Amino acid sequence: MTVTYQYPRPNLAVDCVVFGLDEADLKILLIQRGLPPFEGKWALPGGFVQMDETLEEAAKRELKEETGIQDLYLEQLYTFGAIGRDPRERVVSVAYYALVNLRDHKLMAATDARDAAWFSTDDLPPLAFDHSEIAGIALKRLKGKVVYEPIGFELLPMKFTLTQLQQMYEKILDRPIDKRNFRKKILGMDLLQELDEVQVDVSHRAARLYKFDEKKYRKLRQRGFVFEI
Amino acid sequence: MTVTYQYPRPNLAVDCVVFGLDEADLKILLIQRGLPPFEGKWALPGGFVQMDETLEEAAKRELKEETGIQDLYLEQLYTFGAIGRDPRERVVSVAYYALVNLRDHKLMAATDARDAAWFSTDDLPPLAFDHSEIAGIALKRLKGKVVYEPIGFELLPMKFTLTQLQQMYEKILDRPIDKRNFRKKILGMDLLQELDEVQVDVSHRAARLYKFDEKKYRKLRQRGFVFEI
DNA sequence: TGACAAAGTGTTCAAAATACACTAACATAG
DNA sequence: CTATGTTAGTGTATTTTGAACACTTTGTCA
Repeated sequence: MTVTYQYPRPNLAVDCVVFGLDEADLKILLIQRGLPPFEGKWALPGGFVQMDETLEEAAKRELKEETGIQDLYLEQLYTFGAIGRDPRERVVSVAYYALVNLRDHKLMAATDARDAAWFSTDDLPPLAFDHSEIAGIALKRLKGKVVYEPIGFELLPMKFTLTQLQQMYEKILDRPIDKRNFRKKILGMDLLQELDEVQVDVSHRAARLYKFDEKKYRKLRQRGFVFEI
Repeated sequence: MTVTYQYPRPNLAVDCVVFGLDEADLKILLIQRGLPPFEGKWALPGGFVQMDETLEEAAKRELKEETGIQDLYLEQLYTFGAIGRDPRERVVSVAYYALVNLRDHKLMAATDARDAAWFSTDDLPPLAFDHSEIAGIALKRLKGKVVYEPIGFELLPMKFTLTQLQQMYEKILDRPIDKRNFRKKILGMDLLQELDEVQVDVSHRAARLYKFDEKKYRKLRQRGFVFEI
């Protein structure tokens, strides 16, 4: 089963930068390559685009195949087309980034990945191809975007405390935020739904739980509201 | 001269949304297609990527071939990969957008374009492929970007008056701006170099000319300065 | 020289961002 | 049962920024 074209074509791939968050750090999901080139090296999950799927579908498929992760917020990042970026042949790769809740998504390495694991964004191993560059650009984009779009909620569990939310922003933006000002601002946006629940199993005063209110968000959006941290 | 691959591949193209500005309007550069599909229809300049050029090089080459325009600020916009976007076969297109000074760049339709012309952004004809969507996204991106990055200067002649600069922002953002506040802000940024020249051939008081000071801009950038209109 | 046309120029008010520290609630250990 | 430790939760004063607003100056041209 081969195909013939009149002119040569680059091969087209997708790569995914998946962000997760735990108590300690902002993390990126990497796979260990099971095949050449760069066999054994860590890389972003990704692979070639098939003819019957969109770019985003390809990204989701590869992610599921290689790491078991599905159901996530995906956004196109940038397309990388440098000529020598793949040593085998010309490959142009459309990169996506995604945010997931680390605890809800258990990893399962599969197919052509030997292993899959989370790495702290400020302690990434050397990556295959130009994936270090891609990861760096994704991180920059995330930092830029999180301040004016409420995307960070994807990183948290459904129910979270204001402190968790604040720490999420602190970890992504890599700067301290004043607790009172943060609460004033975030509650003032009317974007969160206050729940009748508090934390359990903590050895101190339990904090109130909140959840992101999608409906309120959509209403605000329509009115041209600008979310800003 | 044909090539054979083990698996089918999408064809890879680039498209360019080139913005220009005249006294009246913000404009986009279109070409009239000289070949099927959509022969005779207006479309964004663009074409297929060759194996020995990067994506950006391909965009610049096509732009030059089809419109004569060269030496411009180009930035990647988005990659379009919907399955039926080209009726012939699967084509994935990396879109770029560019800003040029309309008066310095004379158009010359060539190769597979029948004609090239500027169209006001709020009066575009129906376009071939999904190019209307691409143009819409580019315009949105330009509006979003121009307020926090000094890219709009590319649309003006090298030497310009503060009124021209203000009108540029008003046309892009599509809202009036207060003259005194605008001047205070833009001069306060220390981004412009005041020239010892004024307008000539105007039938009223001549305005002072300024130019964008690239050096000052780079210094401010390094210090993490955020330009904002 | 008078009328026209755009250039150029400050102040006031309102809103938003920032800096800042203590009390309340709950869990746990002694 | 009480003292200690840990995080939750809360308000005000100050500074900075954004927004509204109108008249005088300079030059051209009839």
